[in-house]
Amino acid sequence: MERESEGGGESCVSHGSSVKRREMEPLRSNSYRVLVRTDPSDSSLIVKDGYQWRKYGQKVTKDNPSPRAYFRCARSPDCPVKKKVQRCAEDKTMLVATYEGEHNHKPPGGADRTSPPASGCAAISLADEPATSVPVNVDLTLSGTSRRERDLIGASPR
DNA sequence: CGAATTTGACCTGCGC
DNA sequence: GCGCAGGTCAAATTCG
Repeated sequence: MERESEGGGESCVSHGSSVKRREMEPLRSNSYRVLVRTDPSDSSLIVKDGYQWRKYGQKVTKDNPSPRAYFRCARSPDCPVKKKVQRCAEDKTMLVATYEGEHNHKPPGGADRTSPPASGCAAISLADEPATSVPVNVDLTLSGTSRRERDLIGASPR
């Protein structure tokens, strides 16, 4: 891969710098992070992982100047899965999706995956390992589906 | 008309 | 005990 696979990727997941707040989450057993490679022109925080997510919040953290988006499973209200999507501070072309919990249902797309992202995902990363591991770059091709996406990508700002 | 997304405000937890 | 940051909820707005 390119350089993002190592240096960039590492910096993306763990900022072992001056930040001493909650920059390092313990990551529960059900939590895992996924790096999604997107297009630089794609400014949306939508990660197509085969599931349907509903955005319920967005916040800007000190770690990353980019806003972090919070998603919940929109398919089942009983699904305890939560997803946090944040753009990489080093490489704005990559999105770091943090999944917490596992789905109580199968992906609507028909995929067979139960926890890791489906829809032709290349790989996942960091299940419960130290942040020193090199994450895998997932090459998810974002298919413009959300209404906001069109807006964000660069259509008519209404 | 219904569903989804966006933005702001509020609440909780942790660190100093 | 106070302050800061992160996370969540609710109301409003817009698009299909």
